[in-house]
Amino acid sequence: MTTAPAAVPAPVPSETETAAQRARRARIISATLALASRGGYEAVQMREVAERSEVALGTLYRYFPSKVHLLVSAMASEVDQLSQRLQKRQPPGKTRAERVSFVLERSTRSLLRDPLLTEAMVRAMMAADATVAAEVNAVRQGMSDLIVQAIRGDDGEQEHDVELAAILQDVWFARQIAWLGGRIEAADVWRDIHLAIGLVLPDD
Amino acid sequence: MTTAPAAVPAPVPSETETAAQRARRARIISATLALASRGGYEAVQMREVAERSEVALGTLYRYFPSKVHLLVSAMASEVDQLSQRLQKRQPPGKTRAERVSFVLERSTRSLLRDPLLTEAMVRAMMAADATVAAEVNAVRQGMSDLIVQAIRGDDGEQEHDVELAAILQDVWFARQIAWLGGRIEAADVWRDIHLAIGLVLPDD
DNA sequence: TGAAATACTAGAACACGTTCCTGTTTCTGG
DNA sequence: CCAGAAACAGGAACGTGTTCTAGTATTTCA
Repeated sequence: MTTAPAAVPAPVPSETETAAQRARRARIISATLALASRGGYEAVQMREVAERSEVALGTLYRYFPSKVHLLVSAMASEVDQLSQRLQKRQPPGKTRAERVSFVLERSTRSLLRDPLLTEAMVRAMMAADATVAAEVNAVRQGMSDLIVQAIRGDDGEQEHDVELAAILQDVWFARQIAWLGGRIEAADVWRDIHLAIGLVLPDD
Repeated sequence: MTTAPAAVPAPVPSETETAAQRARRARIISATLALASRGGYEAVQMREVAERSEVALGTLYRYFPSKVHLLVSAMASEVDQLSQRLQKRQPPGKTRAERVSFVLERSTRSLLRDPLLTEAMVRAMMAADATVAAEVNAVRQGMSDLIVQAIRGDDGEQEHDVELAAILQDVWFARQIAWLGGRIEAADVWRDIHLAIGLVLPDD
């Protein structure tokens, strides 16, 4: 607990970022994803990330003030991509439950395909403290948008749609944690989520 | 990764435990709760726990093979107490939602009263890997029993009661995580859980 | 353009979870 | 009661996240 130094760090990607800085940030995220994909949370070692992205350790910490920030940011970028792919068209299905199942099934499958990467990112999400709130919210907002869109279908806003999406997202994360914790099998993740969708979104 | 030593450790409280060993285990848990209550997860330092419980560091690790094991075990013992207090009589309320609200409100309030202790325990629950599955399941089982009992009321088994309890427990944990992560206020924890109860357990 | 501010590199240093080692005490079976 | 086994004490040592320092390169702006 020393007094704060004069210099203000640049934790957030600002719009006044030089090309070299954008490139560094991209290299860092890329190295992080590669390491996580190969060995999960523990394989993402800050020294190794710095070395692979050809950046000094101190610089890595200037861009991402902790390992958790780094991994949550990586997840945000992944959810962003997933979201862009899925939001191109309305999810198919006649009922809310069918549409949400479609979206969450695709999301779940996409994550479980790279279990170690998912382990690293989800673990970071759960370990996040208040200093990472912004990054965590970005991830949750991305997921929430997907689910809310599926709940609404073509009918527009519905009562409690945002709250229902939050519940489903909570279950979605919790089931992944249970899987990471070795308490359920990968196959059960989807079964449990599907079951929750049916219970939370009964057909009218 | 060395070959395993011949001696079998004693991770689980066996029934052939000497009185001195039971006392050591109790001292360790007690020191853990005290430290966590004062300073949260990071204040529970293994050297400090060992010192306060008058046990060598190696011995601490013989009883609890990691910090996460230690904290999850502490939570199991707390949930046990909570459960015994709450299960004395049927929770009041005419509807499922009312009874579950009663139980979860008491549980939530009981936890939020000691925020740092809760932070330590919940964080450990989320950080648990497969080696802690047994301890984590003990905690979840205790909570699940409470909720299922509340859903059933005097009417006995109901369709999907266990699955509904699991969903509510997922939301319950997730909302606490959100609070720990500085994304929602303490007051919102209960509001969100209450909202989820209403949505998941509609009056018949 | 030149000087101050900022960003970056390289690497040492620190903190805490975890492991390991050595010697002593306590328990258990005969 | 005795010998071997298991448990414990005390403490050194290691790994990885994080911080800090000193020196160099780059950017900013008057």
